[in-house]
Parts: sequence; structure tokens; C-alpha cells
Amino acid sequence: MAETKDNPTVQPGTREALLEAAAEVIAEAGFRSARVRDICERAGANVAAVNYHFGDKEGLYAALIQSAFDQVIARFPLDAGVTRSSTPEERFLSFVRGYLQRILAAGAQCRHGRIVMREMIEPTSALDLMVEKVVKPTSLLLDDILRQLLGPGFPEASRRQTALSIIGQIVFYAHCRPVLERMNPDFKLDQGDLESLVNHVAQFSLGGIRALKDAGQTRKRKRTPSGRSIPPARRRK
Amino acid sequence: MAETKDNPTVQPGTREALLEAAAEVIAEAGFRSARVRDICERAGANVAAVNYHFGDKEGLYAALIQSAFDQVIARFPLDAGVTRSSTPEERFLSFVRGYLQRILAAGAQCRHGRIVMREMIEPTSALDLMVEKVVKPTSLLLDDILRQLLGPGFPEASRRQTALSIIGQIVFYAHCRPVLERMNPDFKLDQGDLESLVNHVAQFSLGGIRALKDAGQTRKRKRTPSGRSIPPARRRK
DNA sequence: TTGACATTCAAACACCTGTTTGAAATATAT
DNA sequence: ATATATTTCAAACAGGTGTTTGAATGTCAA
Repeated sequence: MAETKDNPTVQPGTREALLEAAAEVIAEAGFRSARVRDICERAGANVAAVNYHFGDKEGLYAALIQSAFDQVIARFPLDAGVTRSSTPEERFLSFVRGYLQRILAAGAQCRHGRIVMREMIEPTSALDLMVEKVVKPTSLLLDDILRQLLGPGFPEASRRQTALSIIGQIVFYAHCRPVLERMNPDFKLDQGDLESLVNHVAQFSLGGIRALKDAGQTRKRKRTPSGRSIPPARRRK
Repeated sequence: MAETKDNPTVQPGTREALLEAAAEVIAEAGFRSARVRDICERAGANVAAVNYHFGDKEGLYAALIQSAFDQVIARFPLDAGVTRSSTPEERFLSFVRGYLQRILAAGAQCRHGRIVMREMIEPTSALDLMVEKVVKPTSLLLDDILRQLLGPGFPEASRRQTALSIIGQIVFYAHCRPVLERMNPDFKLDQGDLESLVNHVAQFSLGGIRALKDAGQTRKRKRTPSGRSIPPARRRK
């Protein structure tokens, strides 16, 4: 078979088994600590299989990252249920929910989210790909929502910090899960608790956004004490 | 000299040099990826020095963690400038500032903060010690401040989530620094930017806290539909 | 069937990493 | 000064890890 790598319809599917096993092992231990022997064993393949199919361990990881990105993006869109007529608050809620799902979802999907998180903490050669494919689009989407929520004229630097405050809250649950579980033995984050977590993060963040917005407008009003301080016409989109 | 390990006044101070070098290397690469050969080289010591002075690599790490905790706790208290008469907001600001300093301070102090962060992400045998010595006291202090800010009768579960939202914002800057720097090439967090960051996190979080508090009281008031449902007078500042 | 190619496998290889060793050097006490 | 204890050092060791190898097996077309 001359082109197994592009044709997923081979009989045993060693390549796919390797990717699946690699997702499990790497999500658990991280790329560096993951052993190819473990991956191959879990995939029911020989130790040499990784090098045959992917060149080396990094090649396997690159292929895994690529597929993980595609899967997580398709499975948990950050604008689920959002239409042209959705309010900024609805868009924000959808964003928070989608992001938390990516991180906390159970099963195979969760693995991909955790791999992405690990890559953010301990970057490898795949970081550039990840930034382009996941981080930048996410960042742009959130920035767009925040523009609507904060209103025009809001300082860009402060808006960026706001975005980081929101992302920080969310990814914290992925990063510090070991400590959270240690501190709180009955700490569980299954699908049931997710919606309450979404509501908390959204409510807390919208409160923070409002406080920043109010403070900004108060400050602005003080600077132009002549007339009403109505912000300039909102920029569309 | 029979007890060098308890007497820091030996001539060459190989032990201290090892601790210092270990702090640098481990803060940069993490415990698992840090090589004892690198540590010894940077300390100007022989490869066997680690095993002679600390038994093994883990022993060195344990000693480092211990001293790192003591130093960071002493250097950046989370209640600096707080007195009996301080308002909850002032206490909160001091907490945020101290925590951010621990994480972002330049130089040697910064290393210790980053080591603590790494331990939270990829736990080792030192996690228990860290939880007892740093995480729990921090958590208790923040919870105490939040009790004041949220007022009595606020649901405990929601207060805990609020604490996580605040901690999440802060540690995010430590966890995701690689990505932040990749996204924003001129991303720098020196002592100058720190105060503006402190103000942002505090303002954003206090806004979130007030939103949660208002929502809770509104909900409570709805249960007693006798009076108007106006949130209580805005708290100072 | 035969030949060519793809895939699997056990074994070995090469390298890295924490650790040990035994001798040499240095310091301390009597 | 001598003896004893402490510390340093180069070298080697032991285990683990990613990778390669070359033969064996399987697959498919001619």
C-alpha cells in the first residue's frame, strides 16, 4: 500500500491507534514525560511503529496536535447558538461555555483540551501552530465581544487586560486541577456542574466589565465637564 | 566540620551555590527537565556534589522548595500595609498586589514564585508541603477578605468560586507567560507595569464581587416581594 | 505464482541522566 | 605534626529513552 498516510482505510489502522494512544498518554503525562513505549503498548503496536509512521516522537506529537486542534474547534465552537441578533451578553455566555467545555469535557474530547493547555504551559515546537490555529482566533473573538460590551472609546490596553482576566479564570480550572483536587477532595467537574460554573464566570466577569466601563465613563465625564458625556457613535460590528 | 548542613558559615559554600543554581535552572525548566549536570556546572561544583550534600536530586529540590517558600512568604506578605482599621477593599488590594509580586517580581524572588507555580501545574512529592505552607494560608486569607466583601449570608459555594476567579486571573500571568510573549512581542511585566496590573485586577474583581452580591440580594429580596427591589447602597470606593 | 512494496517485529544501538565509587585534596582537632 | 573527618573530583556505572536495523510477514498487482 503506497500511501497509507493519506488513506485512512487500511486494515489494522496502526497509525490511528497510535494517535489515539498518544492522546491518552500525552494528555496525562505531557509530551516530554510521555514514553513512546507506553504509547505503542497501549496502541498494541511495536516500539518501532512510531518512527515508521511518523518519523519520530515529535512527528507523532505534531500530527496529534493538528488533529486535536481540528477536533476541539469543531466539537466545541465558541459561538454556539449565536446569531446575528444575539446580544453581547449572549455571545459572551456562549464563549465562556464553549471554552470551559473544551477544558473540562469528559472523555476523549477532554484530552485534546488538556493537551492544548499543556502546550501553553510548557511550549514545544508546536506552540507556533497552536497560537495561529487556536489562540489567535479565540483572542480575536473575545476581543470582538468585549468591544461590544465595553463600548467604543474604551482604552485598548485595558480591554486587553480584561480579556486576560477572563481567560485566566477559565484556564485556571485546567491548570491547577491537581491542587484543586488536593484542597477539596470532593472536587469534581462533570457536565452537571459545568453550567453553574459557566454562570458564575459570566456573572462575575460581566460585573467586572461593568465596573471598568463605569469607571472609564466617570473619568471621561470628569475630563469634559461642559456637556453630556455620551460616547461617540458605536463602530459597527 | 561535622554539621555543615546546619551551619551556613563554611568557607566555599558549595551547598548554598547549589541551591542558588538549582533555583535558576529549575525555575526555567521545571524539576523533571532540569539536569543536575547543569545545576552543578552553574554552581561551579562537581557532578557528585548534589548527591553528597542532598542525597539525591529530589532532596535538593525539597530543600529548595522549603527555602523558596520561606523567602517568598517573608518577602511578599499578602497583607502588607494592612491594619486593624483597613477596609476590605484595602485588604483586597494588598492581597492582589502581594500575589502578583510573588509571581512577577524580577530577579531571584521571581524564581521562587515561578517554582511554586510549576509545582501547582506539575505536582511532585513536594506538593503536600506546598499546599500546607502556601496554598491553604493564602486561601484562608482570601476567603476571610471575601467574607467581608460579600457580606454575611452569602452562599459558601459561590464564595469559593469567586476566590478561584480571583486566583485564576493572577496566576494566569505566570502560567501562560510563554504564550503571552508570543502573542505580544513587546509584552513585559516589570515592576512599573505591576501597579497598573494590580489596579486592573482589583477593579475588575471588585466589580464582579459586587455583581454577585447584588444578584444574591436581589434574589433574596424577590422572595420577600413586599418592598422595592433596589440593591443596597453602593459600598464605598 | 511471482515480484515489488508496505508493514511488523525483536533485538540492538546510541545517547542521556541520576547516581556511585574510591582516591585525592582539604580542613579540623588533639 | 599527626590523625581523623570532611569535602571534592574524575571516572565509571546502571537504568531508561528514542531510534535504527535487518529479517520476517503480509498485501496487492501483473
